[in-house]
Amino acid sequence: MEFSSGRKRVIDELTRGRELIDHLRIMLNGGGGGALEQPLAEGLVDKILDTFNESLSILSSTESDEVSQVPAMNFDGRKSEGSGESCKTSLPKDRRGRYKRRRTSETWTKDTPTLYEDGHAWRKYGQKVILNAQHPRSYLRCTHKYDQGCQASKQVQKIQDDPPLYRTTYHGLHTCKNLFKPFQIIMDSTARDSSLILSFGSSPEPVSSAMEINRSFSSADYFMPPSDHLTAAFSSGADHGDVISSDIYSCTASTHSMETDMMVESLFDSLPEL
DNA sequence: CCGATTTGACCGAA
DNA sequence: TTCGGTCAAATCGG
Repeated sequence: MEFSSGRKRVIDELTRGRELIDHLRIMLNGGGGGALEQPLAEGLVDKILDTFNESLSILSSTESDEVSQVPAMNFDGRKSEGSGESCKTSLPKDRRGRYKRRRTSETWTKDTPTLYEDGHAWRKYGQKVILNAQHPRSYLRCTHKYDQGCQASKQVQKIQDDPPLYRTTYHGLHTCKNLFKPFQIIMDSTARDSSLILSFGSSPEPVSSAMEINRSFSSADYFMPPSDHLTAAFSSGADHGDVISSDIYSCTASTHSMETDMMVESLFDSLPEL
């Protein structure tokens, strides 16, 4: 994101927050409010929190490539159960202003022939039919969104049938500490010499979600300067740099995740002698 | 009981 | 208005 546009957005958000606070003050000072205005006030508080969260998010993504340490405040579905009085009509609750569209955060995608096990615990929160697509898209967020404020989420969609192909789109980085399944390095004795299998989790079919790696890659291939595009290529071929496209795993270095870190660490730990 | 999933309604950007 | 992302009540299941 351009710095100037990020700055403008922060100013806009903060300005809006200030106006909302003014509203709230008038509402609270004006007296007479009482139960009637309570839900309205709560809506305002939510909106104010949202503007500040957005600002912090913009600032942290503008000033540094590192993930924001600012945990987004939960807008968990707290309901304003007033005392007694509640309309029991099936009228839906007013959710306006309860959530914002996805923040502009970095995303990266991965296509795999099977559902991709990335070692994290996910919780599905929605599924949508997508126009001109034959398969629905699933929406998942990190299980630890609320207990650890982890903002990571992903979408999964089957994008091809015959050789099945699933596309996983990640948003945000894991700030949680819980890795659901450990990575495994498997020596594959049947493979061409000098290749290893890096497998995720202990799923019944580890190989299908595995990436093959070749020890001929040097560490320089993995440790790129921040904000450069990082392409970690894992070739199963014998030739140096003979990369098979389906074996390429890539993401932007600035968003490179714990998965990537662990992948790289595990990789070099497991290579006997380079 | 409690956390995960399903599913239709709701929200907001385009 | 349409469409895709999110919410949350109902439901599932260990």
